[in-house]
Amino acid sequence: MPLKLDNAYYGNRDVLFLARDFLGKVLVTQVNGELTSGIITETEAYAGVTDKASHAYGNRRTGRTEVMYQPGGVAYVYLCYGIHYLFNVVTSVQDEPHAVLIRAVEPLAGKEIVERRRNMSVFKAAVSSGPGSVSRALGIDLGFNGADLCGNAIWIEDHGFRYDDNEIAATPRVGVDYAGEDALLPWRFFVKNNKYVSKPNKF
DNA sequence: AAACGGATTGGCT
DNA sequence: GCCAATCCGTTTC
Repeated sequence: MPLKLDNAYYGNRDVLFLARDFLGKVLVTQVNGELTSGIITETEAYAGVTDKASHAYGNRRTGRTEVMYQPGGVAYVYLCYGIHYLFNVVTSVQDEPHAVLIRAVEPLAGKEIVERRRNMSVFKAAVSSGPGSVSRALGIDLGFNGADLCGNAIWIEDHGFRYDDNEIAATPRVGVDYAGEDALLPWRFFVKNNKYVSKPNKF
């Protein structure tokens, strides 16, 4: 039986552990009665106030970043490039603004709904590879910002899928060149040889 | 009230 | 593989 992840799980202060542990977990959304889900295949860790790539770097608090300071177990969704909604899982304890960006999933439930939202076959890797595509495939928009991951609109389940360490690649994060030396940290995790992973997907 | 700029995507070569 | 669109929410004045 799928097990819904709880606040004790999200409260883990080790964001690198969680980013890696999310691989194989199942992200589920229910929008207007339509249930869709995907197996998480790619993530990135953002380590709060000390991470130059994080929106919360230097303890930055604005209207947008405030949700990251909540206790783990809520959604942080923001608009990127004026077009794409990017979904993060807020983790750790209150006032420690760690987050994990979900960058790709493999379609699982509600495939026909995903195909309608994306106007492409679920057999095409691009259907849900890349953070903007994940949100479009699962119907995530700004309205999900701050959503409780233990509620009934969006949550994550453990279906018992496990990946061995040698099946997981750790590489630098994508699109964070502005972060100086922190751009080099190998905090992006993805399932090797899974086609539902954004480019670059070599290791 | 106005400027800013980006955790990307997809179309084109 | 490269590169340009897109453009609105966020931040600051």
